[in-house]
Amino acid sequence: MNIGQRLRTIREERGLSQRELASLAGLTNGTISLIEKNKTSPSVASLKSLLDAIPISMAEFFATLEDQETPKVFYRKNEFVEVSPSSEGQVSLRQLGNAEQHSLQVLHETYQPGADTGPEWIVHEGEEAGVVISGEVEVTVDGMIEVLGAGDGYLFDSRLPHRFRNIGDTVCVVVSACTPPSF
Amino acid sequence: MNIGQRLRTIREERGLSQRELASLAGLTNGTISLIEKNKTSPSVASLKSLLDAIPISMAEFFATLEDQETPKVFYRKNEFVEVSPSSEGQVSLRQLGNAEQHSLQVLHETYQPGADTGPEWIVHEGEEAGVVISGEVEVTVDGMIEVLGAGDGYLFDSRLPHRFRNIGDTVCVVVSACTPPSF
DNA sequence: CTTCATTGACAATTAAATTAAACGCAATAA
DNA sequence: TTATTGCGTTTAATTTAATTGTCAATGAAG
Repeated sequence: MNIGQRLRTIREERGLSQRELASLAGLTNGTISLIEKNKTSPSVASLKSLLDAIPISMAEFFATLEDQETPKVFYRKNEFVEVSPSSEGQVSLRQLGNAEQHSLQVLHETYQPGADTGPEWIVHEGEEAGVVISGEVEVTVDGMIEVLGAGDGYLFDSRLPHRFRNIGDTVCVVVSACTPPSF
Repeated sequence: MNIGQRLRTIREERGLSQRELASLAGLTNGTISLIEKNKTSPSVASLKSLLDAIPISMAEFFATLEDQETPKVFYRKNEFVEVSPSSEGQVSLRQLGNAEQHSLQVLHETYQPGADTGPEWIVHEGEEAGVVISGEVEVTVDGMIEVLGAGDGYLFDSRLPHRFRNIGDTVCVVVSACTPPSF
C-alpha cells in the first residue's frame, strides 16, 4: 500500500514539516516519521486527523494510492521500497514492488564496508538466492563460510541460519530473491 | 466517521458473519465486533485486510462514507450513534450526528429501571442541560439531589460532579445537550 | 424440550501503535 | 569555532488496538 510515501508526498507538496503537520493534527512528529517510513500502520482515526489537517479526504488519499496499484509490472529505481529492519544505514534492503501480494520477494541490497546482518542468525521459511553485483561479501550459511565477489551467487534453504558481512573496504551490492517473502 | 456502521453494512450485504469475514481477512471475530461498534479505530492495515476480503477498495469504502458526510443536518432515529461507554445495557446514550466536528453534543438517553451512571462522578468541561421526556430520574449535581419527571429539566456547569440514576420502575428517557462535546 | 451449532459481545491478556524525550545532522549566525 | 534553530529519526514508556477464550442469545434438528 505504501501509505508512508503517499503521506510524505502530499505533506511535502504543502511545504509542511513533520512537526508542523503533527501539531495541526494533534499527533507527534515521531508518529509521522514512523508512518512515513512504513514502520507502523496508523489507525484510521490517526490517518483521518492527518488528512483533515492537510486537508484531503480519505477517499482522495486512497484513490490515487490505489490507482497506481493495478497489477504493476515495471518499477523505476526510486520506486523500490526500503525495508531494512534496523536502519543503521549500514545495510540497505530495497524491495522490488509492494511484496506481500506476491510469493516472490526481490531485494536490491547494499552493504557498506563493515556492514553485518549478524551476529543474531536470520531464520525464516522458504528459499533464498542472490548474485553479487559488485564488491565482496562474506556469506555464512549453517556454519559454512564463503567470500563471494562480483558474479558469484548463493542459494539455500532459508531455515538454515545465515548471515551476511561486508568484510572488504568497498561497498558491496547484491541482488537477492526470497520465497515466500518474509524477513 | 462511523467506520463501524459502514463495515457492518457491507459485511451484511455480502451475507458474511463476523467470523467468516475474520477468517478471510486473517483477523478475529472479536476485532470485527469492536470495530463495528466503534469501540476501536482499526489500523489502516487491518481495515485493508477486511476490505480485501470483501472485496472493496479503500477509496470506495471511504468515498460513500464521506459522501454522506457533506454538512449533514437531518438525522433519522436509526442514524443516532450509540456512545454509552460501559455497555451494561442499563444506560443508552444515543448521539445526534457525528459529534467531534461540532461544538454541541445532543444525546437521546434511555435509563432502564435501576440504571446508574455512578457511583464514580462524571466531571468534564462545558455546560450540560436536559429535559426528561418520560419516566423519572434522580439527578445529583455537586451534592444537590433532585428527582425529575416528564417535562422537568436541568442545566449546570459540567465541571461540577454529577450523576444520574433511574430509581423508578419504568424506563426513563432524557434528551440532553452538552458543550463542548466530551464525556 | 433438549441438543448442537452459530451468532455477536465481552473481559483479560498479548501485541502494536503512539507518545515523549532524546539524538544526529545540516544550515545559519554570533 | 561555538551556539542556535529546525529538520527527520530513534528509543523507551505509555496508551491503544488486537487476540484469546469465553458467554448468553438465537435458531435448527433431533
